[in-house]
Amino acid sequence: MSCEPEIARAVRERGRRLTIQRARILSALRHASEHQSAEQIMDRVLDGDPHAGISLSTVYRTLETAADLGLTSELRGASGTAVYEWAEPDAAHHHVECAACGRSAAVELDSLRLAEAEIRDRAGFEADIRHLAIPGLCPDCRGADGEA
Amino acid sequence: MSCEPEIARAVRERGRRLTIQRARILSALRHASEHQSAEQIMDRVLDGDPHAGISLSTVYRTLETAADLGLTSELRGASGTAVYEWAEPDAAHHHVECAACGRSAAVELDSLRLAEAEIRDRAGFEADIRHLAIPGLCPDCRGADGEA
DNA sequence: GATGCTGGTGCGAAGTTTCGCAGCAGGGAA
DNA sequence: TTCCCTGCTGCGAAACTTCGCACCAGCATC
Repeated sequence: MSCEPEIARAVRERGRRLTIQRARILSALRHASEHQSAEQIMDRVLDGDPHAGISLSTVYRTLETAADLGLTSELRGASGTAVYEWAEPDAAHHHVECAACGRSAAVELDSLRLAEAEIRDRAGFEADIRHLAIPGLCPDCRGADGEA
Repeated sequence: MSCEPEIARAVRERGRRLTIQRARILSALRHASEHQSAEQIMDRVLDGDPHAGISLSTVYRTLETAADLGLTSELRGASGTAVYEWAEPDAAHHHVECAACGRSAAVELDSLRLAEAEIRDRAGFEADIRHLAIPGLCPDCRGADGEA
């Protein structure tokens, strides 16, 4: 592996350096089927190459950089634990996360696009709701809660 | 002090015990003019009574309990640091927080009420957006960013 | 291919929040 | 008023994330 020309280009185009660590971390996240925590990403990298010297700090920093470049999204839920996913530019969506069981779902929400405009009007802030995991109760946990 | 009958009633009404620590923590938060971090709340309690034995764990647990009871709100911003505020039932509002300078603003957002309904329809989740600090850029930081 | 600038990395420590466990104390029952 | 049950607390440790610093390596230039 090592390459993923698309990743290499995206990183270099913005004047950032392509290091072996960045290539591995971004590649691991890109091929993950769902969002990953920093630790899961490190495990994936080590899975591919047990001798890859990668530190957790680097994973966090790389993901932050990649989010700046628009390659990935960081999601922070009510639990405070961050998860990351590869950003498909054409698949913009929002995330809902169950406060009880932790399960999450991706939803496309028109009202949140309105909300961003409303926030701009009323507070002057340029909000970005996509990077937010909205807390809630999933149907299962809601049922269990209601019965109790 | 020690009392705050309203707090005492609210806690006991729900079958929870009113301890001296709870009374002090909730009273401190109630009289704060803006939202407070766990540590700030502990400082306030110690300010009122330097001999009050209060641990940070207790502050966190009390605030979580109080949020369950609807007495307080927990707000978690993109920074991951939680802040707490006394919940005025008639002043429901949302929070926007600047990712650059940390400044936050309270806004009343109709579209987020719609969003809660939309989430219920599309994902079956019972969402609660009020406990979320929405990340964004405040007018000042947006200007500074744009000029750079 | 060699060189140099500077951005990136690893390590360790610090800050914030949560968790487990043993003992304490609120408040209902006797 | 006393007793008892169990919810609550304090302490210490762990989990997650960020930060500072010294060293390394990407890549532009020669």
